[in-house]
Amino acid sequence: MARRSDHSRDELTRMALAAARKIIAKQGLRGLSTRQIAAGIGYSPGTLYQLFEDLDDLILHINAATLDGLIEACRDVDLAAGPEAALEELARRYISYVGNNRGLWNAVFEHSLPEGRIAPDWLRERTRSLLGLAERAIAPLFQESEEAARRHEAQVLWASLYGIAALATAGKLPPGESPETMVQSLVQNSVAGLRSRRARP
Amino acid sequence: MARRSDHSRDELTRMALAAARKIIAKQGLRGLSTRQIAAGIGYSPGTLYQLFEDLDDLILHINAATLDGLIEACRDVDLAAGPEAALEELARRYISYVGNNRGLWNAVFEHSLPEGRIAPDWLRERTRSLLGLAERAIAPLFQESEEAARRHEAQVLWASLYGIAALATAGKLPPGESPETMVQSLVQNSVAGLRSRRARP
DNA sequence: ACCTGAACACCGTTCAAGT
DNA sequence: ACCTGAACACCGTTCAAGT
Repeated sequence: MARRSDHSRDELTRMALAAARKIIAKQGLRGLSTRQIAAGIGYSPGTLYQLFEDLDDLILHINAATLDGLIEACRDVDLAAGPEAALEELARRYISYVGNNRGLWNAVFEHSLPEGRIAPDWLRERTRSLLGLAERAIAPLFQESEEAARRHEAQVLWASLYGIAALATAGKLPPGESPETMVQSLVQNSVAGLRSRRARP
Repeated sequence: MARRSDHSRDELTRMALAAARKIIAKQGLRGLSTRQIAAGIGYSPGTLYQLFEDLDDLILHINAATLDGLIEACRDVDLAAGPEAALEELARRYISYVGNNRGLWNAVFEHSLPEGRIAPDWLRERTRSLLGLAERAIAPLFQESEEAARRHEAQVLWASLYGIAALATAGKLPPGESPETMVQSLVQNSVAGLRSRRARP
């Protein structure tokens, strides 16, 4: 049939992502399908394939935007306020953002590419950027020269935060346990631990 | 058609789970389908529905068995060896088990039930049992009366371990970062942190 | 150039019909 | 009682055909 061009390619892309986000937020990744997205924007499924490689590629774009939102929410944290204060504020915003975007966050860790396919650079870049925040927050605990250790400890902290957030949004935490108090414990234990371990090497 | 009963109900169940495990191990949860499982055991898809409620129920059983394997792998850890030693050994086995069962472990955290449905008690029981191991390992750091705090800190530790393992099996860790060294840092920081924070309340 | 609709090869789940 | 095969309502993806 037809060239409608009621919408530009960019408009179409934004519409498709918005429609997909709505579905994921309401029914999770398992409720998402190209046919539903297409119906949501009033186009045929085929049209999506000239905007995205395939459904995985579309989901990757959604996840990138979700991570961008988190980065945005953490952008103006005072990283120089000292390790405890900076990390606690980062963790607070992390948990708050994730709590306000449960469905979308679930998609971030539930989605996985098929066998041989690896995540594109523009997605890995986002997680590297987030890792950088944690790294700068704990920087005062390290010498200038200890870049590897600083990176490593930031990665541990970030993976731990990720675990707490993932269990929380997936509803896998026992009742009575809140992610807010958990990340607070994590940060306090970690910073106290780093201080005491690094005081006497 | 027919009552074949070449196999008892229990045999059939075991066969179906084994076939499903094989598919998950090779192609992940996204490669799993009732039709493939059925083909794998030489029965029709319909037969699976008299063994399991549906595909979700079958996956839940797979995940329970995966957790059982982890519990088994951790069973003979000397929990009285002191917090650092006990936790490090637990974490080592956790990472080792998960590393040897990547696909199956991925399924544990990638799978999620639809909207209103919650995980059955017999699955939650498994995670409670694992949590109990961590709780006993850190028990020496707490008074008898501080059950809530002990539980809470064990939960934080366990969620952190989960985060590290999840990122590792999903291939989302930067190259050069190994889960083994990460959990070691986690345990050392956490125990040192708990000691120093609880020394002066 | 853009979009569609049909087609292909798959899904999960149900259930009448057969033994 | 147990199992099948067909049916139903869905999938993701491709691509000839139309404007």
